[in-house]
Amino acid sequence: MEPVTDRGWATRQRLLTAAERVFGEQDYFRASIGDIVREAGVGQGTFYLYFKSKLDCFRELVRWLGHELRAEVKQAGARAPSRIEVELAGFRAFFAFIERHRQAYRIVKQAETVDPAVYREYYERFAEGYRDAIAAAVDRREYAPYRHPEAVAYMLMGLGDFLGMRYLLWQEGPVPDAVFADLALFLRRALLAEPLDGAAARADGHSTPAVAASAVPATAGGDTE
Amino acid sequence: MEPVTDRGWATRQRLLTAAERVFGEQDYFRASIGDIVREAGVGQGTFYLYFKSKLDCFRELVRWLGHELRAEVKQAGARAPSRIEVELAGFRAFFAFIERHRQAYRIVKQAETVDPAVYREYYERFAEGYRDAIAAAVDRREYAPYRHPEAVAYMLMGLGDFLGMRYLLWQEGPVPDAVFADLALFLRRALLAEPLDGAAARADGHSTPAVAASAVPATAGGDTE
Amino acid sequence: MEPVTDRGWATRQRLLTAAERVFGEQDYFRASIGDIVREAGVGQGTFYLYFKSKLDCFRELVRWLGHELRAEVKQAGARAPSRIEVELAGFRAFFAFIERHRQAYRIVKQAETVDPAVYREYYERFAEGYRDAIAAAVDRREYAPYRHPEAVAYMLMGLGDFLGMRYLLWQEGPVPDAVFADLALFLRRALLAEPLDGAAARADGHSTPAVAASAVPATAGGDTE
Amino acid sequence: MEPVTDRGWATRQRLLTAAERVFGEQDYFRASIGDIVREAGVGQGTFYLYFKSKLDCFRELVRWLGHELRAEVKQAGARAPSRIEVELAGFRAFFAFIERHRQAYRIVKQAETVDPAVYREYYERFAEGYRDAIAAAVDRREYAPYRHPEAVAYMLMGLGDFLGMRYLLWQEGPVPDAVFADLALFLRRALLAEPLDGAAARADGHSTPAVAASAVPATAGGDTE
DNA sequence: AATGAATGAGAGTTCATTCAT
DNA sequence: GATGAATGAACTCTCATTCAT
Repeated sequence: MEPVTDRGWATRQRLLTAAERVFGEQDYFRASIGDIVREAGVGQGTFYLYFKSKLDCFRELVRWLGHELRAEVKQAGARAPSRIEVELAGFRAFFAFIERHRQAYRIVKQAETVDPAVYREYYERFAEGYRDAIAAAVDRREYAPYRHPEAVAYMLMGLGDFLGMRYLLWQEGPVPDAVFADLALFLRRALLAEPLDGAAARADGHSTPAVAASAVPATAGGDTE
Repeated sequence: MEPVTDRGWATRQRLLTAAERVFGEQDYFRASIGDIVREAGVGQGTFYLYFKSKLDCFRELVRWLGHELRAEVKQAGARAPSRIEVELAGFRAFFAFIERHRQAYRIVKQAETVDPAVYREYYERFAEGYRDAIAAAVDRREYAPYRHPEAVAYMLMGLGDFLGMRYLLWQEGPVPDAVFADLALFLRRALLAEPLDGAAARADGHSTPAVAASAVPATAGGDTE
Repeated sequence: MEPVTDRGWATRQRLLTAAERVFGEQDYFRASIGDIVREAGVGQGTFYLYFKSKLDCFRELVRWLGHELRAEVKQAGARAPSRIEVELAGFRAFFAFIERHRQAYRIVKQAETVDPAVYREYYERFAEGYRDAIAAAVDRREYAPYRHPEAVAYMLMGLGDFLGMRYLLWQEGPVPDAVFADLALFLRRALLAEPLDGAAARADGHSTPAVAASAVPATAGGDTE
Repeated sequence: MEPVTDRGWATRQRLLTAAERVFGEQDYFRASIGDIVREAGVGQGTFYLYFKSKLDCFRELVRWLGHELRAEVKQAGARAPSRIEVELAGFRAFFAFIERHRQAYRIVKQAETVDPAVYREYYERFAEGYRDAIAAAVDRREYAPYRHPEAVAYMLMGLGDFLGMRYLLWQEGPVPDAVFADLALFLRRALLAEPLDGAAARADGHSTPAVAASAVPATAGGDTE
């Protein structure tokens, strides 16, 4: 399964990339391995040199995508001055990621049908770091006193997921400003312990200035992997 | 496709019910029409008397489930004293619905892969009413000044969806109280124009009491069924 | 099978007419009984009140068409002054028949695949009368001394058949004049005992005048049924 | 669809040959692909490695048969001293071909029902060469002054077709001599510009000798194979 | 490492026919 | 006489996977 030569690794990667395109455009069940090898430009038998089965290949793909996305989200929040800013930067990174390859979203969603276990793994992976970071923000009084930070984590993921679906998948182009503004307002209100000051409350700005006020720097990290 | 006799209608219904069970337990692609007709106790050909294809049957099923769920949610919020209470009652009804037939959730989720069009239709249907109600609440100053009520609607749906997935699908039993409490707190804070009265609004209510206040049970009955 | 009431006969006829349309447009195998009953506007079960099977219905149809065509051809040649004129009139009638319902041609041709027996019956029926009439014309010295009139009959049928196919089926509109002229010239030369006089030999006229010269009146009749 | 190895080509040929046998014995619609692969001794799926569909296979077969027949007919007429002799040699070759594999005739005829387009293509292919050769013979005054050589081509094809059907398909053994003699007489009279020499041209040669004269055997060999 | 050939189980779908009403 | 429901056998076609080269 694991290639031993460089050539082998290259072929494997060609197959994964092809699979991303194929599973993104059609779907897991309608796409055939024939489609993948054709797209990758390799022979039919070659596929089984690198993947045990169609399902195995799909799983690898989902894991790889999850890995990439988590890395980008993490890196996006790295220099944010507060937890809420980490949150918002994360959403921005998430939206950007989807916009760059909308197929990724589709593929992950298919996992829910194709193999619930990887799907669950995917979100649990996200949720863990999320949950801890939120708990920390609550303890630190940056966030309101939520008792079940995991639930909050899932709420945040769900909310981002649906916005992505609605404004990136069902519609071309980036998330509209007004939408992002409402998202920011929504999150600040819901999460921050302190009531917002006037400007932010009127939802007329983007995200950055108003919140710099919330003194405590985010503990950062811990939100992914 | 449409039956003309009573006997025909009965058979059709038998098939739909069987399809719900079958598509819920296995999934669309792994389930065969043979499974459905066996479950329904009719002949193989009979299926095609009432559905143009496997996909057609699936679509009908999703529409039917959407219809039922919307009806229950609507009815749950019917006698709530304020919009925020309608919201919460709706979530309760949604959770109750899923708990009663978790298959429904699975089926709808499959639609995202099986037939994106019905899936979208399903949520757009929900979103419409939602969006208008939110816009009205904003106008009436019950809700904070969101400029893009549709975005808020999708956020709410997403957040409910993920909670359902996490606490009803991945786990037996009803949504834990603490989770619902956090949901309620989250929504009140995010949506209501006025800061919450009582401890919840203050950063010092961090230990427990604040939540007890927010977990106000939805006023009238009808929200669980 | 045979209806007993008038209403029954009407329904049967509706079915036959529908079958002609359906088998003409699609073909025997691709057309379903469902198509026929739908076209006829009767119930599915009704079909079997009048026909033992799909094949039975098809056979009836072919026989009926053969009957109609033979009648028209016979009648067309009734008043011709000589055998060769009967021949030409017959071809004209044949072409006219096909032009009026080109489906008939298609249906008969299908019989060759669907049920070789009816197909053969159809042509043998035609050939019998033909053969005898040709033999008589040979005896009477109107025609050249062919020793195997049946072979001549099949040659004539084949030649007409292919002209019909080429100029009526593959092309809209009636048989072009030049084609018919060549057909006439061809037949006169091939069949008539006497060499043609100048005019006809230059193939510049239609059919009538030149041949009136061949004195002996056709015995007529005997060419069909 | 196109094989790439030798083994592949061999398998494909096995399938085509099997298809000829199967479609010849049963017919296109009644024969199943199962019959073909069984006859060819390969797996069910193998069929689709070389043919897009049942219809595709049938089409290939018809084209192949047309190709073979045209080659034989052409070669048969290659050394004939005059156009009329080419004609007769062609008919002989045609009859010989059918006698050797009567299935071929049946298969082509089915095409009229199965796929009118290939059927038409089949005859148009034949007709083209035919038409030009006839036009040339007319120009050179070997043939009578037909103005529409294509029509003549179709008449010749039709006439041969029906003789083949009557005397080779409906009856065992080769075309009877008397039939071929009449065909030869018929064609010479119809086509040649000059009246036949000898008794045939005169109305009094009615008994037998005339035909002996017309049934001149086609000069060189190669006309039977 | 790479490949194209081969496979057979199984899928969805159609349809002539029967039957109870 | 007429009908719509019901049926199950049969069909074409797909595809993940194996294997010899």
